[in-house]
Amino acid sequence: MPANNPTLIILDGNSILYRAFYATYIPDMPVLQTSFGVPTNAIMNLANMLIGIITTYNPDYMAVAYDAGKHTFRHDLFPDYKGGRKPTPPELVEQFPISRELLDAFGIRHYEADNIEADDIVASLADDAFSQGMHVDVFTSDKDLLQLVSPTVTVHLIKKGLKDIQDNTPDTMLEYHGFRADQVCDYKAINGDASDNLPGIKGIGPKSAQKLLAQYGDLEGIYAHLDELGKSQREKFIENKDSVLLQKQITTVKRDVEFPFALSDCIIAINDQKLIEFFTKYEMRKLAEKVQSQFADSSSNASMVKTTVEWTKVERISASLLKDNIALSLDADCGLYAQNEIYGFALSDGSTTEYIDYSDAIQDGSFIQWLKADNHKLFYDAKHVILTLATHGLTIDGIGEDVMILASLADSTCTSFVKTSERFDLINGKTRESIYGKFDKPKLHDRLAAMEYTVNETQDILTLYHTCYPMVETIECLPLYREVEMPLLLVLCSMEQQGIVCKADILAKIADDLNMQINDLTEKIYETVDHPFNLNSPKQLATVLFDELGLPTGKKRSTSAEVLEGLVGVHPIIDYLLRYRKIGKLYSTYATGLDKYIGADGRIHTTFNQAATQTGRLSSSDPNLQNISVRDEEGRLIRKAFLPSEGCVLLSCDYSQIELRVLADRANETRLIDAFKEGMDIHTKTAMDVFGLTKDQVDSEHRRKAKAVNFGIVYGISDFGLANQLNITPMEARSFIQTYLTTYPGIKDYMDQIVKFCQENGYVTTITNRRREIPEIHDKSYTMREFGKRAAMNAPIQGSAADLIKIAMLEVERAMRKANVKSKMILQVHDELIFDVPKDEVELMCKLVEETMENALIMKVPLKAEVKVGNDWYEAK
DNA sequence: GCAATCACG
DNA sequence: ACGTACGTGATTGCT
Repeated sequence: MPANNPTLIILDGNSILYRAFYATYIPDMPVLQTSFGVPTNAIMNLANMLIGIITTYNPDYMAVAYDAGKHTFRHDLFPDYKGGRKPTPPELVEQFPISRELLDAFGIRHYEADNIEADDIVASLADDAFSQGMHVDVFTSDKDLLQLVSPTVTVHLIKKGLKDIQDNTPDTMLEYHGFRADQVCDYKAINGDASDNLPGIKGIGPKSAQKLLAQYGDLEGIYAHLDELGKSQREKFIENKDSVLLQKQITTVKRDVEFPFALSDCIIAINDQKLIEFFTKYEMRKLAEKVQSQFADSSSNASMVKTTVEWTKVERISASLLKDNIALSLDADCGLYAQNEIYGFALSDGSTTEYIDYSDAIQDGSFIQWLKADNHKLFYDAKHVILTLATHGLTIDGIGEDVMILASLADSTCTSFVKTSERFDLINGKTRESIYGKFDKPKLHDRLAAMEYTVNETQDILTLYHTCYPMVETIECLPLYREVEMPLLLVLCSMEQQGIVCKADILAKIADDLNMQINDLTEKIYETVDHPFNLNSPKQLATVLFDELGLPTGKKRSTSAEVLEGLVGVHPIIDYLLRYRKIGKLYSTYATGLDKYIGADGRIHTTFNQAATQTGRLSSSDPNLQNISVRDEEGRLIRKAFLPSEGCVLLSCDYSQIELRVLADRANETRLIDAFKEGMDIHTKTAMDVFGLTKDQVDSEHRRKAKAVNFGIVYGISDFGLANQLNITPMEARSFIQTYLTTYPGIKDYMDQIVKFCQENGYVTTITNRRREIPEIHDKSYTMREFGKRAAMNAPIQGSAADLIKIAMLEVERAMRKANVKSKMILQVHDELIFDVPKDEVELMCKLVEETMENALIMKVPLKAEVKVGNDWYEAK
């Protein structure tokens, strides 16, 4: 794009508003509307899109074209033009005039004229702009407008969801569409267009059309060389000549529309005031605030909408705030354990909000006492507060509520602060990290921004408390919250605090060894292809493999291990690459990656996130200690760096087949329950039942297949997925699944019933009544709905297993306290707990942990837990 | 910031 | 006609 030329952006108003509407439209569900019932979902999406376009492209001029009137010259030429279209939903019709109002508020010119289509307006504007030396960016979802693509006109095609935008320039047309911009009309004439009710030529498909156009240029070229075509094609072209030429004429845009304004009148002049008024009128508070931050201009002063929190900076916290139900926020870094500075505290009861510097706070005796007291305080992420204070020698009690957890129970899609903020319209919209930085990417500390963030957070805590607590109560999750999640929070605190010993020198040794292998492999690969390239770039690798070496590629040019494994033996480079990937991963993520997290105490203190998953599982980060290599021997060596404390051993205890046991219980499937009761190997049992074999006839291959089927069932099976996993045809996979479901009718009933429940209610639940929202189940797209079904089948299983181990953690912790042991629980890996155990407690702990885990919950199947002990994590697994 | 890849359950 | 196994987090390259 020539940098100095002015830019004009043209929007195809009708087509974009349709997309904006359907982006958040679910059949049979009400769309977003104001409290007076005015539908606004399309307006909201359009506004966000406009803001995105303006900030991204920073155009000089902008205009929007609308269709007006029903009858155009195209109907004269072709009476059935656009026939058969579904009527526009009334909720969308209502939003058309509002969209013009929005444009007026933005100060963006829009135009429509009787009996002229938006396409023709766009084309004529683009031509005018060209003659004035402007660059043009067209936004539309109508492929017809691709005919405008030229060196100075880029056409941005908006796909579904508004986020997926394809930028079309002369260079990309062939790649994306298989024809040039000047061939758009010819192509459409041959191929037809269902939405415009244009038939095309029956029997000539996209591929033939592309081929013919590539060879002969355009329709006229094809008709000049009819004798070179095959008999049947030739006949079709002769028979349809009039119709095809007519369709080309219809598709070709007119470029001679005249406008009652000059292009210079389309200059962008955003009026903040008007925009804020508009967003306020239609109850879009978030957008009103966004205007302030993004387009803030000094002249207009619109403080009317911005939700500013009234607060005071104090040297002593007022006595009136040192009571129950106070939101407490920490102004502190959010980096690694024991490395966070505390700058201050904010407290609020909803009407009074105070901020106190850390240095003043520790002098404020009554405040410190209030911190320690067993009162009822409100937090967002209490664990972070507790641990940060603890590393500064401050104790805190009265952990009344954690609204982060409340929000995640109220709506399982709240798996991050940003998502929670969007869901509940909070004041803070950014993460703590965006203010304080991460430990390896520190930010200059912005004292004011941090104070404001902290103060805002107290308000957000109160908001979440008042909205989410009643929600959690309504959906009957209070017992889960009170009896599981809140006590677990304290257990996780102790686990993080304890940490696990990790030896830097062992990691360094492994890193050295891996590094040598990486250098070796890199050299060999460069030799093989005769030139160096960036091995870590999948894009460059794809060029080498599929273009230079000419290796066969599937549909996508993926270089994933899955694809590479299919090419083993085809070329020697494949083995090197697979090995390079494996070693590279171990080197960067584990051998060198973990070293950064070893603290001054020689330990790694991970963070367990209690509200990061949709199913109720924990997650682990900074670093993630739930995905340390174990599946192959080489990777497993990393675990030799993880050691017990002095005089201790590591004890690991994992549930056997926990998800399949949960499935058997939930589905009440007798044959599976019996198999577990008899202590059978469940995959062997499945192989016997599905393949009709006796125990002795089952070989390792049968068992492998049965195991894959069992996994598939837990994941919400599809024939395609299983086929992919087992390298068999979907037909064979389908027959496996059918046999399985016939063999275990309880499973089939359960799966049918859970999907039906989800379709009727939009969510599913676990054994503790934990809820997972699955909005995808009502999505317009088939793929999304199918995903929703699989999630509906999986979530109760994965989620109940997660509930179970959480309960087990509480029980084990209680039992340990009762036995008065020095042992510590230090890690959880979904179905496994890991302990640091003094040598003289090993015997006791083996029994205690195993028994407590097996008895954590009474189910229709027995639970089995297996203990292992070792002098490092490698041995204890 | 997002996609691709790969580590775990 | 289409495209699919579930749930996470870290690293790297690229725009």
